[in-house]
Amino acid sequence: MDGDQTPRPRRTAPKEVRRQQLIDATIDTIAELGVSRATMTEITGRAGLSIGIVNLHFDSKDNLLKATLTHLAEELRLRWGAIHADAALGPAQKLWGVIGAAFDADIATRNKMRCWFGFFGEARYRAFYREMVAAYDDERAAVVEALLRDLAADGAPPAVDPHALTQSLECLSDGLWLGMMLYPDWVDPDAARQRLWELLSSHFPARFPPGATAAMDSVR
Amino acid sequence: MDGDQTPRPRRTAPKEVRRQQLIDATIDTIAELGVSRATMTEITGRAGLSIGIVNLHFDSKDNLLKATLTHLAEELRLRWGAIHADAALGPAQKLWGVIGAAFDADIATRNKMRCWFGFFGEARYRAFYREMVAAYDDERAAVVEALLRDLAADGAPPAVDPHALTQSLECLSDGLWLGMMLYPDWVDPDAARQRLWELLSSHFPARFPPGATAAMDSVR
Amino acid sequence: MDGDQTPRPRRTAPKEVRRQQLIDATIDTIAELGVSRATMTEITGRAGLSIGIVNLHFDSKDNLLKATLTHLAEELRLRWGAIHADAALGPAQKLWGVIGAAFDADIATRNKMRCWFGFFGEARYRAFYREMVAAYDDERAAVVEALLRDLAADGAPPAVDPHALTQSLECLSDGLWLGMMLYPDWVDPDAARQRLWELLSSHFPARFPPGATAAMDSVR
Amino acid sequence: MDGDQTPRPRRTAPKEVRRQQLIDATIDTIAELGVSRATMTEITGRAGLSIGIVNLHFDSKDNLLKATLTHLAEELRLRWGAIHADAALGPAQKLWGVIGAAFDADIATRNKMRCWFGFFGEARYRAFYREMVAAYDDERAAVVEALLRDLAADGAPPAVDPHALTQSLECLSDGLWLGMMLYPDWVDPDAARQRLWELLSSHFPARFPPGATAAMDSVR
DNA sequence: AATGAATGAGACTTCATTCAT
DNA sequence: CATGAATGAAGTCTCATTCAT
Repeated sequence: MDGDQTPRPRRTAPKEVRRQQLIDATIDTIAELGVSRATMTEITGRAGLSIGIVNLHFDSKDNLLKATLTHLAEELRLRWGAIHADAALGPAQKLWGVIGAAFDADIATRNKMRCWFGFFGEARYRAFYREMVAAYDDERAAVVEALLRDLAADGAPPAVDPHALTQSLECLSDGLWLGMMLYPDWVDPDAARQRLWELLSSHFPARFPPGATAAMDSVR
Repeated sequence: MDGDQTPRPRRTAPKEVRRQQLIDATIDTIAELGVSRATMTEITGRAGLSIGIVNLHFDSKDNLLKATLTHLAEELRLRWGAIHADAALGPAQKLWGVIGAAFDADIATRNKMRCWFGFFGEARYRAFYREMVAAYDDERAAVVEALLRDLAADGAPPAVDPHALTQSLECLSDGLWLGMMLYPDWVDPDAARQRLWELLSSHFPARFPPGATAAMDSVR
Repeated sequence: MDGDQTPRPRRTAPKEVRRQQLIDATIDTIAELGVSRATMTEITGRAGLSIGIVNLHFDSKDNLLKATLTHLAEELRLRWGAIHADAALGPAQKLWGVIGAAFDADIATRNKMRCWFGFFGEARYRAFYREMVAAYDDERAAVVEALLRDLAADGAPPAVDPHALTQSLECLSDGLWLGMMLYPDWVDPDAARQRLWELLSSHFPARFPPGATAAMDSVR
Repeated sequence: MDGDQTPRPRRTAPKEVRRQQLIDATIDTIAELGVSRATMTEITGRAGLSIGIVNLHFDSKDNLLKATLTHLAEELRLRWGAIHADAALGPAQKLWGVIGAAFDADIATRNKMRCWFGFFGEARYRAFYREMVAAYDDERAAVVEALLRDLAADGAPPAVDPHALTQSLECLSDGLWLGMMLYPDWVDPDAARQRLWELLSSHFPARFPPGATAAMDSVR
């Protein structure tokens, strides 16, 4: 990512290390230059590796980019998956955790968000995303909707149906990402979490008490 | 775009007609191929014009793309601007109109949305967007927030402060666009409007009565 | 040549006027930009005419350039031709006049010299020059050599043979042009004439007395 | 340059070798086609290399052309510089050597001279020449003038002042180059050297005895 | 006679990929 | 494993020429 003062480690490294090096460099490059200017020279340069290395580990540039998108998607999937699988948490905590995962400091990195939108802007990667990765989105929507039903069953029925609320939560979440990316001074991760809390709060005030920001950390 | 066997008529046309022809072709091309694959050959071919025409009317490809983004932004700006300026409308009607403008059939075209996100995905056009066009977003946010304050003054104070609700509305709106683009079968314009209505409804039930979809057309 | 504040004379003009307008603009353009950057747009723009005009008067760019070179050559040819034909002058005066013609203020213009060398630098115009115009050079060389023989016959035989001296005079003349073009601060027309005078002086001191610059104007 | 049916060997070569290959091809191309028709395809084709190679070694065509002009200038500079630095030579020998260097068989190549004038004909390369290389010309003029003063001090004072004679020598030299280029049948290297000898001879007959061509090789 | 919008071949340049080392 | 010189297809841009007006 920087001008690497230290001599590059020319020696062999485990396959996975090299792959991750290249994926990280790809994220930064797409973030800063966009897909259309993310050249192999730039990416491998940032990784401190030679241009020929891509052929070795990914066969082609297209594969590297797809691996990068897959990596981002899986990283997020694992994060909320772990929370959802945590038996120690109640449905409200799970819901808040699953929704909030996208705003964790190491997930909603400035460059990672830019990279996500870089891919979303290109038809061919949208197609790839739908084919390979969109299942994760379906899963999360299903999980969120199920958790909303759990909450509803456990108290007063909400004004909106869970399906609709799921859609609102997912889309608000995505829109907050876009806001964070385009106008970081207007939308920051804290504000984003508060907007999501407010949405939940308006339907489940008992579980997501309105007002106190502090309450966000102690979902009941 | 068509397989015209006959040589082009080479008829001169007003400068504005040619510019719009090219902008339209650019929208479609970026939508279908992404910025990185939107070549001059492809764009001018879709416009049914020669490749040299771009230099004549826009000087460079970059200018054409910037003009395209500007065109999209201005089109939207004019749409909600007209609603906001309509003296016959009350604050709730204005609010609903301003927010809903982004989902009009000729604004939230499949290709136009894809084109928007194509630009958002490229760092250099994000920068251009911020420099040249972002003022429109600030204006709209200010307008929405002011209308929310009008509504609040006119009835029971809302649970959330107008600034926060503005952010939620804007971001939900953007997120719904992304949803419509990525998963058109999951989010369609009607669903999008309903999600926005629900959000307003939860804070101003008197003005945006919950439940009836039909009510959306008769905001009080 | 300038930005023409006055509205261009759109009305018809005699064919020769238009041709000369274009040739003059061509000279300036080649002088300032070189043959490789002398575009039709630039040339016709400097002439205050439309780009389509060239086709009308010269058929093609190549013809215009050739006409320009021919014009320059004929202008010079006429100048020394008139001097040579002047029955009132003696051989020394003719010699000095023929040689000096190339340094007249309106012949050795900065831009005309630059244009000459612009053509000499391009193989295809060198070829054209040899075909069409070089006869003028042969003529002048023959004239100079004949005049040198006249002078020699009329006094002490010179140390060098006329053929060699002709070559020296012609080449020194050309070299002085190059010097004037490349280093105008080092070689100016006065210096150029003095160098030529000195060369003649060293072989015909009686006719071209050494020393006095003033003497140059009163060749005997 | 040849019709090689077999694919190129694609063997790597030292950077300097490739640069020289390209410079040589550039000289020939400019010589034969002129600057305006010296295309990358033509140049790299003559070098037997791919078109992409220029970007690798020179970044741009303009850089390649400037490197070519610089190469020509340095080659000449080194040639006369070596002679001038030769302690074994007397002033007359040095003078003759320095002036004659420009007519050495491998310096005054037909193509190299054509290339020189190709550059002189283009305004932007004249400018570059003045900026980067003209110092060489100043140096040589200074060296020649100093040598002329040495000769004058060592014998009878010459009729012309050294400064003027330097200008005559330099310009005659340049003009002879132009003559050799334009009319190779009229001016050849031998004739050129003889014209220069005659000029020196007319001022320093003792050092440059008139008449004998053979004497040119045994300057005293 | 004159204009200038439009064309498209061809120029320079970029960059993914290859492959000898 | 890893490098990076070399390739050449494909991109953007320039500009001489055409032709309806």
